[in-house]
Amino acid sequence: MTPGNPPTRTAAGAELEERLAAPLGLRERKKLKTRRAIRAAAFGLFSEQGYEATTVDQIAAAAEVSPSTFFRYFPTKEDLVISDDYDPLMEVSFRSRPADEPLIESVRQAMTDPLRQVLAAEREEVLLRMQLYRAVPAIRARALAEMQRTGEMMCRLLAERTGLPADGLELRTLVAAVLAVSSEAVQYWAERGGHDDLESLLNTAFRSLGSPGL
Amino acid sequence: MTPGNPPTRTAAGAELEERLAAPLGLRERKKLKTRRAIRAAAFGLFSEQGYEATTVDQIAAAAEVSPSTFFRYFPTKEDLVISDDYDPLMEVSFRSRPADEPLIESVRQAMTDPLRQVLAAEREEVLLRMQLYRAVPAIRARALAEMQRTGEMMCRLLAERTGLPADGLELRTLVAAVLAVSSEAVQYWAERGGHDDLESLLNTAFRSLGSPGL
DNA sequence: TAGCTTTTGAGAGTTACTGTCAGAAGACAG
DNA sequence: CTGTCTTCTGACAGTAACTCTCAAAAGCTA
Repeated sequence: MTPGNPPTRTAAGAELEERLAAPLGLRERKKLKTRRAIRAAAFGLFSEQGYEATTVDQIAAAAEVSPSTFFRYFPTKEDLVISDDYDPLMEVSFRSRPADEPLIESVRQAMTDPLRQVLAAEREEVLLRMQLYRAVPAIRARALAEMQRTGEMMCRLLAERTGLPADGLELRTLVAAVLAVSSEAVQYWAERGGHDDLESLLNTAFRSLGSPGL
Repeated sequence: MTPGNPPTRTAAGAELEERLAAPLGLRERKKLKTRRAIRAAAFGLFSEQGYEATTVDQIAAAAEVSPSTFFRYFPTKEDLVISDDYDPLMEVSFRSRPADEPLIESVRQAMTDPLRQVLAAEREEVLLRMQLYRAVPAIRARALAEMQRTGEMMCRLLAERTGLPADGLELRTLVAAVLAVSSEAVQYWAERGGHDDLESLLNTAFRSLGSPGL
């Protein structure tokens, strides 16, 4: 069994948890510590030498673990950067929405809501991650693939609520569009150093979707 | 200099050309032949054993070239599958649109137009490719990244026409959404074996974007 | 403390990909 | 059609991201 379980837990999830869950066995605490050490070492090296120029061996050495241990904590080098913790948050957020709200609004809120939370807690880290996202093709590709998974989950949720098929064209279209638009807004925000108000950027983004002026 | 040049030419482009350009030096014809041989061998092995289970060495052996030669023709294994020939076609198509047409309509046509052409000419190959796209994460990731590049190009074109900044949130949003929606429709089409009418699927897709019923 | 489970490091192997180099093969001039 | 010049090719050696196996170390439980 890999570390990081149970049931399914990824990087940022573990770290959030770490702050709350004090009474944990020594083993668990050590794992958390190791995970953090690897992460920290990696990001340090990345910002010094760049992502591609940094080898896993170097990261392992800097974190004072063996290369094998690295792969026990992160299945791939990319996984260091990618975090996929929004999904459960989004699900909760979506389910808390009134059932008679316009679907597109629910989706939008379900996506932006957790974003706000995460951003409030880990602004700097998110910015750094987005920077890597922009600079490193492998990471961009990987993140896009993750986004697709998120989309599938959202489709399932919408299907539950509407009765429409989750793999039908209508829902998929809707979700794909909302996802694309939000992601574009977040990227834009990150590109400009996170100085703008993300909230209003999101508004602008969604508005220009419907805007017939264009 | 890599094969496949000049100026910039990718897989499907070379193959289309091959049918037309008869008077080509022996060298060029040989290159084309080699390229096709590698492709064919690869797709054959892929459908027998799957993508990941097929090594580059196997492909090279089956195509009767050395592994080094493989990489001279295709920079990565993924490049065998990905084709990026739509971009120039889309650019032409977009420029041929009347300048006073609603922007979103121009974009939409610029994207669906070349699609029709390619589909008419190479339906089976497109289907096969989409199948790999769905099944192989690495390919999906790669294709998504390519799509992003396409988006950047579209933004530049739109910027030219509207005077808006190409990296502004408005254009990026618009393009991202249209791209996401079309891609979703094409995937849907491919998933169902290409039996549906792609044209009307695209209509449905774009309609459910604006549909307030959802 | 003794015994069980989990975590760890060492090491060997696979695969995608890069770079170099010498020789083979098409192009081209005289 | 011969010699030269350019391009293409295969052999080879290397790197880096993974994967697997196994025995030792460390935490847990009684």
